[in-house]
Amino acid sequence: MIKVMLYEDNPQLREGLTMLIDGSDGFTVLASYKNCDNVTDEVDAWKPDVILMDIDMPGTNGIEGLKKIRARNADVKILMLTVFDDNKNVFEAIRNGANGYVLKKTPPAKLLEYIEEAASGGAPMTASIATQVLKMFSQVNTSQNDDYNLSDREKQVLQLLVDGYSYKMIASEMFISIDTVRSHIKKIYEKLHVNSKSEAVAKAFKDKLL
Amino acid sequence: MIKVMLYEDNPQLREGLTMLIDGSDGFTVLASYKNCDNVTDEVDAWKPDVILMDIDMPGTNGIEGLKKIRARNADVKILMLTVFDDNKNVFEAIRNGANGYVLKKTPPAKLLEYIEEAASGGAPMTASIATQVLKMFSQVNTSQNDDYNLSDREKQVLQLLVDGYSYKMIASEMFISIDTVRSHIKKIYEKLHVNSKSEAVAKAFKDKLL
DNA sequence: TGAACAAGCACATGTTTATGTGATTGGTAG
DNA sequence: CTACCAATCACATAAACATGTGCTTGTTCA
Repeated sequence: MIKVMLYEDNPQLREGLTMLIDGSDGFTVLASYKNCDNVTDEVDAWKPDVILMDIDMPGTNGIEGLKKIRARNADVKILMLTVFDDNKNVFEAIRNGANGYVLKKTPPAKLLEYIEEAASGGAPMTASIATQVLKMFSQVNTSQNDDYNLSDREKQVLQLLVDGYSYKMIASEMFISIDTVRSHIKKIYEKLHVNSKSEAVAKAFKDKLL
Repeated sequence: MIKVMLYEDNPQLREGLTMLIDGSDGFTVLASYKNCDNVTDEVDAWKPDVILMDIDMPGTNGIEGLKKIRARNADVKILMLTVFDDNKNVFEAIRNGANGYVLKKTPPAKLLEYIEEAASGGAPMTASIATQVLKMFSQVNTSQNDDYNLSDREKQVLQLLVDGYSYKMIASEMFISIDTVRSHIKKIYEKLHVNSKSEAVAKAFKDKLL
């Protein structure tokens, strides 16, 4: 028997979901609330397996609720429930340890399936959400890697710049004169199309050159 | 009718899958191959909707095949198929634009469902894979966020530093005197425990302060 | 009400960067 | 063989930065 809790501000939907879930074999709804104002105590008291959490709620919203719960409880499965597949919220929810993310328009049978999946350690997601997550993921981890044709020596200098070394320090670190350091850095600026140390450092991070 | 192509080295499994998919209403298998050596030409010739792609194949493997296909074709849906939910491969596949990732032990009915989901733009994933993806995602995007108690104004200055502005430019951008810019920057250096512009910029990136 | 602090401004001094011009050496590709 | 380029060094100058000291104003919090 999967023990479910419900956070949803719309009374009709809350009732509907409760009836659907509670009326299905293998599921029971322990309690339902219209916002997350006392979420910590409530979850502590009921010890559910899965929590269905609406995002948009007056008072403490779903993301805040999620954070509060995760601050004390890493085990309970939390399924975010929302009308929009809004990029920012999906991102925030995942970042804060949501186990799944489904749209409210999900058909009842599918929803029950999702709850089961969450309970058994899966990560149920509506197709559109899953697509978004994959997209975000590949964006985050894809850098065009222009390389800019930096020579080995130049990369070395850039690395030291990034580590906060002054020209003088770089010179002694690399056993060359400060004027040589200058030449290298000038070349680096040309190749990166920048004209200051901090821009070069910023570019090194942005383009993951090092 | 969803047009499917198959890349799978194991003859039994290849035949089994072909029979399953081709024998189901709404699906047709255009062709199947035992590796990706000529994947570009083959996909060009058949123009499938969905490609089932085994990862582990002799010759050109599934990840390589995926890359080759994506180099010329962004539309066709590619569903990775594997025995392991191996972290590295999942990561690589997603990075390179796979649409889904399912385990071979997936039951036939579920597999057909996944193919349909992929065809209609979804991102089908076996539960264990989805869980992994979420985990990776939250790892990648979780930084301790020390914050360092920067004031709003200080954050603003730091942002402009990162963007490569000089003190003078920051002053005119923020409508304050250059001396005030200096004060702010001094304070920022204290809070971040650094003592140069480039170190501050580097720290801003490392700690994702902005 | 009084301490703490963010935000603003001023002036001074020394260091570091940015930029220009120019030169030597050694390796490599045409 | 020669043209090209990375790596090295030198000298010079102006702009930008780092640091110190000191002052005013307004807000917030105990």
